[in-house]
This record gives sequence, C-alpha cells and structure tokens, in this order.
Amino acid sequence: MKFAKAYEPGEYEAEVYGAWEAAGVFLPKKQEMVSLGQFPSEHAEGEDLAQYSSEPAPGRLGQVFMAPQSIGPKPVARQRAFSIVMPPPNANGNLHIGHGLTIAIQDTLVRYHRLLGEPTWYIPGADHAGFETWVVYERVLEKQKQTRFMFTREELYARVWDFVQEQRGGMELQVRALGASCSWRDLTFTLDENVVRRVYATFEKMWKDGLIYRGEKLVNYCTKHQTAFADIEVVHRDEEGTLWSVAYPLLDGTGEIVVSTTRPETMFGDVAVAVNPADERYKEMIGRRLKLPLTERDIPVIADEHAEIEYGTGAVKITPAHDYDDFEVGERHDLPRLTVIGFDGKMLPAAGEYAGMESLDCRKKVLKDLAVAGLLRGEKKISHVVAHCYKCDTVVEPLLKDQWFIDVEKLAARAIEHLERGEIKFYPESKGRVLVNYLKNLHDWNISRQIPWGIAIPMFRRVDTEGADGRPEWIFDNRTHLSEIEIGGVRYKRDEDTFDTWFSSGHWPIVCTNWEEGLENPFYPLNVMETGADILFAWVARMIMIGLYVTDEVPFREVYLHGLVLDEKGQKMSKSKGNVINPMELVGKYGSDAFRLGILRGRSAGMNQAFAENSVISGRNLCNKLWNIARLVQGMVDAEVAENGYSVSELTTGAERAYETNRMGEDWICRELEGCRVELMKMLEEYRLAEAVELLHATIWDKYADWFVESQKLAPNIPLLTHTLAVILTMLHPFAPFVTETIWQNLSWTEGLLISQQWPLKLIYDEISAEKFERLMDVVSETRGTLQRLPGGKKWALLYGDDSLVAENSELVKFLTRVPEVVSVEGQPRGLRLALANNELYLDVPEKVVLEYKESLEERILAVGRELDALNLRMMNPRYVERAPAELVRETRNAIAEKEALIEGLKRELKVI
RNA sequence: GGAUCUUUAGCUCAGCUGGCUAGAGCGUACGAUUCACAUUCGUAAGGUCGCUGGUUCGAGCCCAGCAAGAUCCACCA
Repeated sequence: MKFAKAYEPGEYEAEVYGAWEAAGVFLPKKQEMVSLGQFPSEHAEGEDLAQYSSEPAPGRLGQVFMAPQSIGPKPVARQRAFSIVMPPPNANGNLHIGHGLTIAIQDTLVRYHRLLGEPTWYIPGADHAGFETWVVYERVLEKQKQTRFMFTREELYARVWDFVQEQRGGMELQVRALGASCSWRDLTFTLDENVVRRVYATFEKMWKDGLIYRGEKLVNYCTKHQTAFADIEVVHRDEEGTLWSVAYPLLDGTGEIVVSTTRPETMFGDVAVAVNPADERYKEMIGRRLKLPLTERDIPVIADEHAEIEYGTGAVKITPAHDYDDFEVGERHDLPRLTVIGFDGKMLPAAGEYAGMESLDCRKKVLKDLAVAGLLRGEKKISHVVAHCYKCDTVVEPLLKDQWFIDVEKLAARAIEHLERGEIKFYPESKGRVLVNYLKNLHDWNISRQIPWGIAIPMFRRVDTEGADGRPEWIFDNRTHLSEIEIGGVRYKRDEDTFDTWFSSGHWPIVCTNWEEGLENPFYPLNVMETGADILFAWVARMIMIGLYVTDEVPFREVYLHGLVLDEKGQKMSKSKGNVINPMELVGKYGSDAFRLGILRGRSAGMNQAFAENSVISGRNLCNKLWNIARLVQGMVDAEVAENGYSVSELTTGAERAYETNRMGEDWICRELEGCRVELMKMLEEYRLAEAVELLHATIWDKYADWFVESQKLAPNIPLLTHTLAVILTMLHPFAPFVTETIWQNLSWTEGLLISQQWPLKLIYDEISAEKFERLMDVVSETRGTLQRLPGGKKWALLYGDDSLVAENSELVKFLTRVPEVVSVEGQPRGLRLALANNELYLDVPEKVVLEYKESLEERILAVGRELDALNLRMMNPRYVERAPAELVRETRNAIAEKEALIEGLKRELKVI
C-alpha cells in the first residue's frame, strides 16, 4: 500500500513541483506549434520555443536581452493558443493574499487549457516596484543615517539594484509553492533590457508623433518623498478644515473685498482676486486694484465664473502656482505664476520675511499677523477634500514643475473606440463601461518621477547654449547609461527623472510575449488579462492605450478582474488593523491545493469578498477525501490483481470506453461525471471558478464517494473504477494540482504526468439505467430518514411488496441502509409504509412503535398535502394551462399524480393502524 | 458632485437566458463508530430572497421607486 492513511501535502508538494519543472511541461512546446503551422520546418524537431522567450537562461533578472533572430516566414493563420501573463509581484517582496488569488485563478485557467491540448504560455514576472522599493530603500538609508542627496543618481540606482538582488528569490519560491505552472525560463523583470528597449521605442515614437510634451504644470508633489505623482497615485480624503475670511483693501482706500481661503499661507503667490461676473455685490470692483496684505504688492480684481456667488464671501484669491483651479483661471486671464512654496515644503524668498518657514508654521504666523492688522474677518469649520501621498500620507502639495506629459487625448479616444466596439470582454461586464467613462475624462499623464529607482527618461537637454527661441532644447537619445552625451560638438545632459512605473507596465503584454513588429505572434494578444479590479485605471487602461498605440491591436481579448480579498468580517486587510492573512502560512498549514480551493470558493468577478480559514479547511478536507478514494480504489485493484491476475496494463484509462457498465449505479455515475465534465467546461470558459469548485466538491464527495464508491464495495468494477477515478483526477487537477498529481504518481496503473494528460473524453452511459439508480437512491434515503425519526433508534428489517427494483438490488439496499434484512413480504403487508410514491416498502416495526410515529406520519401527510395544493392551484388557473409550455404543464400533471399516490399510500397506512 | 456594485439560512456566498418544494461550504442539533477517510458516516433544524409598486400564466431573477452598505472617480476656494 503506497497510500498513507491521510494526505500530508507537505510531504509531496515540493517534489511534485520539481518533477513538473524538470519535465519542462511549463514551457510552450515548439512541437505543438509546428503541427499548428506556426513555425517554419527548418527548425529541428524537439527544439523548444526559445524564440518566443527573450532569453534562454533561467532567471534572467538584469541580464542582457538577446533579440530574437529570424523567426521565419509568417504563418498562415493564428491558431488557438492560450497565453496569460502574471501581474508581476514585487521582486524583493513577499506574496500577499491578492497574489495568492491571482495565481490560483490564473494557474487554474492555464492548467485547464493545457489539458485541452492547447499550446499554453504562462509568463511569470517580477516588478522592480519603483516607488514601493524606493520607499523601502530610503528607510534603509535612513537607518544608516544617510540620505539620497549624498549620492548621484547612478550610485543610488546601483545600490538599490544590489539591495533588490539581496532580497530577491523569496517571491519566486512562493509563486512555486502556490503551484503556478509558469514558464520560469521566460521570467520577465520590469527592468530587463528588452523592457527598457521597448519602452524607449514607444517613447521615441510618441515624441516623434508629438504626443510627449514638457510643460510647467501643477503636479501632485509629496514634499517628504520629493517626487511628483500621477493623479491616480494620490489619495483624496474628506477632512475637517477651516475657511478663513481675509480682507484685501482697495488700493485707493475706498473699501475692501473679503476673500475666502483654506490656505492663507499661499497669499504671497496671489496674483488676482476673482469674483463672479454676475455677482451684483462686486460688479463695480472689477478691474480695480487691491493691496495684498503683508506685502508691498497690489493685484487686480478680475471677473471669472470660477468664483461661486454662494460659496464663502463670493470672492476668491487666485494663486496659479499652488492650486489647480487657480492655475486655469491664470491661464484664462494670462496671469503670472508666482511660486512661494518650495519642493522641500518650505516658504520661498517670494514670501518675504516668511521665507524659510514650514508652510504650516507660516500659515499660523500669517493668520496672527492678519489678525493684528485687523484684516482677519472670521473663520468657519468646513469639510473639504485633501490630497495625500498614498505611501506616507503627507498632504500632497500642488506645485509647479517642469515635467514630461503624455497628451492622452488620441490614445484614449482610440482605446474608447475599440472598447465600444466590444473588442475586449470584461468580467464583470460593468467594468468595461466604467473604463470607458474614465477614459473619456482622462487628463494628460505626467510620466516624470523624481525617483532614482526606475527606467531613466531618455531625454537630454542641451547645456552649453539655449535653443534658437531661447527655450531649453531637448533631444531623444536612448543612451541613458550616460549622464552626458555629445553630438556634433554639442553637449547634452540627461534628464534626472525616471518614468512612472505604469508607463513601462503598460507594455507588459507586449514585452512578455516578445511581440515584434511585422512578426506573427500566436501569443499576442493575450487570451485574458487577469488582475485586481483596483488597478483597472492605473494598469489595464494603460495597457490598452499603449497596446493599441504600439501594436495596432488590443493587448488582450478578455479581462477578468478580481476584487479585494477581505478578512472574515468583511474588513479590508491592513497591517495597522493586524488582520492580514499570509497565504504562505495557510499553504504551510493546509497545503497549496487547500489554499487554492479555499480562496476560489465564494468569489466572483469584481467583488470585494470576505475570506476565512474555514474555506481552506474545506479544501483540505476535499483533498484528503480524494486521497482516500484513491487509497480505496488502489486497494481494490491490488486485491483484484492478486486474485484474478489482471495485468495492470489492462486497466488503462485512455480509451473512450475502457469500461462496461453492468450493475446499479454504474451508468448513473457515468451520467453524473459527464454532466459535471460538460458543466465544468462551460464554467471555466466563463470564469465561474467558485461554482466550478463547488460542482467538483459535490460531484466527488456527494456523488462519487457517497454513492458510487460505496456501492462498488459490494462488487467492484475495476475498469470502471480506474477510469472514473482518472476522470475525476483530471477534472480536479487545474484546481488542486498537487494532490491530484501525487495520487496519479501513486496509482499503479497510471503513466506519465497528470499535468500533461488529456482532458477527459465524453463518458458513455445508459440513461434508463441511470434513472433507475436514482430511484434506488430515493429508497435508501427515505429508509435512512425514517429510521432516524423512528423512536427507539432500533434497526428494523425492510420489507418489500411488488417491487422489482428493490427485489433485484436487495443486497445493495441492505448495504447502503444498514438494515439487518431486506426481504419480500407476502400477502398482507405489515409495519410502517415508507413515504415513497413508486415503491411499496415497509419497515418491519411493531404496532406500538408505529403508533408513536403516527404524529410524524400525519405531519408528513400534511406537508405533502400542501405541496399538492400548490400544484393543483396552478393547474386550476386556465391561463397557466393555456400559456405555459406544454412540457411544463405535463410535468405538473405528473407531479400531482405522484403526490396523490403518495398521500393515498400514507393514509392507507394510518387507517391500518 | 459623478459613477459602479451589493443586499438570499447564524456566517461567507451560489442561484446561468424568469419555471416545480430557493442551494453550497462552514457553524448548530441529534444519531453512528474499529468496514478508504473523525480531515469520517447518517439525519435534521434554520430563509415572508432589503422595502414598495409594476410587467407576466408564473418574479430571488425583468422594470420603476425607496432604504441601507461598499467601492471608485472628481481641482470646489
């Protein structure tokens, strides 16, 4: 006996994964592709698909990219292949529960498609996680009492590189532990040479197409991290604030205007006061000049719709350099931009005597000084939205900065066009519309980041002279390893900034599949992009825009978005709440399969759903159940071999019909398995994985184990048992790869690796025979239920009258019900009649016990009577008979007849007593 | 301010294009025990499907309105 008493995942998982990897089954096989007509014949047989991986060596982190050489003539047509990319986990981090979910979903899909015989390519990734890693590294520097300003950009980059290398590896082991059947040879790191090359190519194209511009615009700036952020990286929160009223006197001393502001410290950057043109109160003030308090400057009163009559005093100070609205007002009125807060969050010389102060300290002093000058006219608590850094929660300051922007108008329009044409199918469907809505309101994309850890922006500025028009002259050059270059005797200095990581991540499907212009690539577009719904805008939107821009095709045909994994109370997981669930802990405790089954259960597309250890326990139990089924079947096989000398090869499972169905339950289980097989395929196509897990659980446990295997104990049908077990193992394999493979390796009659077997073929069965077993199941269930309800708890014999089904299967009924005897009763029936319409069955109990049971019987009659009433009511409605489908009406009639017969029988029983 | 989603058993969720007595896992109660599995077996209890209308022979499902909760987007001084 090779099977231990219980399945201990820890004893097999690493070994099984190693066997898969060693066998090379995760790689997309070239052989398959040749047969599909994808590759020219001059390539040697057996050679794998190296040209579709950018790099032959495993783990190519940081290695030099080797461009694919000639791939040969274009193949005729794209064949069915299955490709999917892993959203790259942080290279130097640990997997969190969200990764666990992603991998469970993706790997299940990949394994299913592999079993279907499609060439599959699951491409793993590792993310340099620009800002995330940078924040971690800055903390390391801090501990060493150093700051970023002590090093050059190159030094910092090199140091972080080494830091990442040291920390690296854990994540990849964790991905393996989850069973991801990804092609490790093709691991793509977001700073790989081919990624950088592709990103530069796109940037150059955009530069030439005029989509890139450098502009001094307001950017979201974190003064702690000293970098700008894209809009989506900023967290907006409702907060309590104060709205102050400050009087600005007219220059000629004839009056004043009281303005409302939440940020008095920015007043040194005021360049105007705006009032609404329709505001009667201020009509004659427009065009006059105001003295800016605490300064020597004076500013005009302008008319602009931006000033709302109802809000505050109706007059608003205009500070174009520190407020988005004011920036636009400034543009409209051609006002200067006066910056008074620096990138370090301190006041600049423009603030006069306040220069050098922290902006918040400055606010306090300004308020005090205004009060002293008698210009502070009141304050009011308000609730307003404040922007924060998503990492350190510092209030994000809108600051003027020269940055690279992408003009997104055309990119977004094109994405919308393809989305509206329905070229990408979304799960859940609503997210497609949400995305279009987002793209319609997209602002230009700031792609500059002041973080050394990232891909350098390949732009160089002429240093010795300015351009002809006196403005800085920028050129594109991809030699970013140099901080300065010389072209034709002119020196250019590299921009110090790096790309927003989403700009490079937006290329993910392109770089992972090694898409190249003019070459047919069976793996691009991806079949499906599976990722978190929270990065629909940040990532999915960018991949679509960039994919279309670079390849003229949408980068994937379907998008499956999973929601957040919440804790068991439905709360968001967070370190501060201490409710974070570590997937690796669960894998260690219950096994990888149990984790996968557990995390998939109760989860549907796009929804934030709770997750509890219970579901993992349920998964663990299923694995153990399956293990024990296999243990039993193998035992039966061993006994058969010993007794009848079967050779194991006679028990192979490959043929469509390697079995005969003779006895009760055999056709039935084939029917149930066939139904499960077909339904599973449908569910997997529609990404209904949670339902698929439930279906498998019910089929394996409630049907296969509880009824079929149980029945088989009386007289095992070995070819059928081995065949059906193989079918079950194959169907469960995508979800629970380790236990199914381990069993496959332990069974004496199986060959090869389960991972590379074929998805089961149609099962053949006889419908009438299957139906019959179902009726026998009713008999068994009713007998068990009645025995349970009978007082005394004693076991009674089962008597049958004119009942061929029970007569022919009396041994099986006896075995399944555990009654001491199943015997025919001649003549006058006795005992308690079972509540079955189609069978005449009695439990041989004394009259005394029947009497005690009488109440329960009456209740039963009433219950059936209520059901009968409901059915009759329906039939009494002439419009039902008239309009409902005939089939349905017929079924209702049958049901009525059956219930009437049942009640009749039960009533007769009562009278007997 | 805009948008999306959710509301079904004690808990977490299914319920596909409207069709018979609304399901599962976990939990609960009762019973079983050396027969593959106590990570087990059997049985049972538990639901006016958020509320109000409408469409329909028929509504958990479709439509309208309301209520509660969640999430995302947004520059209101």
